[in-house]
Amino acid sequence: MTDAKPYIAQRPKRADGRRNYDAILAAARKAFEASGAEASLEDIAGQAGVAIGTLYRHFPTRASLVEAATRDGLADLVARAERLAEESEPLEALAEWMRQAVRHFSTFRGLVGILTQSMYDEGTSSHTMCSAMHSSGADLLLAAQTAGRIRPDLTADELFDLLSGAAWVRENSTADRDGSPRFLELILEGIKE
Amino acid sequence: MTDAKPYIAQRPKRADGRRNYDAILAAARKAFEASGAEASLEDIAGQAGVAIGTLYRHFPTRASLVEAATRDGLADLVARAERLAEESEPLEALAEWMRQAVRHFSTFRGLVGILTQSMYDEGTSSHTMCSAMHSSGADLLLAAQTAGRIRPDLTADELFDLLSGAAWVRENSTADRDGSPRFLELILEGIKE
DNA sequence: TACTATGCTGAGACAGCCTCAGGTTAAGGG
DNA sequence: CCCTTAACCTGAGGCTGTCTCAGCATAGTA
Repeated sequence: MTDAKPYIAQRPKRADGRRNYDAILAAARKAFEASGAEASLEDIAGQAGVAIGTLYRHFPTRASLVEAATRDGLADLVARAERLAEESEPLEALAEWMRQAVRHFSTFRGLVGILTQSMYDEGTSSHTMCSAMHSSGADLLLAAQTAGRIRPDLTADELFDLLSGAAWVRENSTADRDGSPRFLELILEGIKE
Repeated sequence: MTDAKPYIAQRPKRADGRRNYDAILAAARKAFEASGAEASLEDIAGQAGVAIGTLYRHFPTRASLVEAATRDGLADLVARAERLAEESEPLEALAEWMRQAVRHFSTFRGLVGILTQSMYDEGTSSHTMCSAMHSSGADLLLAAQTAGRIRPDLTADELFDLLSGAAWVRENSTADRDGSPRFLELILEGIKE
């Protein structure tokens, strides 16, 4: 019984493999930033100086590429949650983390959708990472609730609904609302106790 | 100077034209419901018993088809706003209208995105209808604010950000949250005075 | 040097978008 | 009833993009 890990994009073993893997990832980041998660995979391969088949070898699905390209950001988010939990007062920790999360979720157009998918879909490449982030958020939420600063009936799933909604709006706002998104502040009002 | 109306899908004049126009619209509604706004246009044409060129004759862009297929719903929303304004207390009128709006915006996957687009983009087929709806919402909002029930610093644009965020979450929720979406109720808490 | 697992290539099958040259027909006037 | 014509319809074909796979190349190892 081979442990059937679905399509985890893992760093390849041979030197040329690693080189290409990294080049593809770099090209992908640039392309996603410019054109959103729907950027042409053939373009990305070309930009990385690699044939299309090579791209598919390392990243069998578009989602696996997107996830690999944003994995670091997710990891950051988890680390930041721990730091905030230690350094800040519970409500402010949660609020600040939510701001960071929304910013990351809306790094480029289409990210939230894929993230939301792999949040609920086990067996996607970044489901593990997503779960970790889910826990981080849940911890911060619980702390703030225990401190009596957030309404106790709010669940972690609902929190992530709010975050992804906010991220989607940020992604799709034509206006140049780079600053602190009003959306999130309104939501915070709604969930405070 | 021809009044350059961009691509308004208007009911055609000849009998066969009207027949096909209606058949395409019906097929499109069914397809969108089943597969979201990304449904194959060739399939829709086939389902309507019409060649692909005919579909493009009546609906030069995908957005124009989506918009035509959902125009009635939008009109309903405008009508409902007037009714609610007369029959209900300002806050309840706004809240109920928001629930209806979110429901309509998430009729099928991908609708909010297109609607948001044509809200800000003049010259899209349904921009006029969208503006009307925007006004409806703004009126209800103003009434609720005047009655001192909604925070006075909330703008209509922000209201629509909230609505589209809620709709997106509803679209993309794997869970079967058909009932009153919690999201919206939380938002309402946040914007009440 | 020889072996082999790992990796690379790019042609090609397929699907969906969109256009346009050429053929068809509804509708109105004589 | 026929003519005329604007409105309409058709579907082949060019294009872009996805994804696969048979055959070739090579890094790493003994």
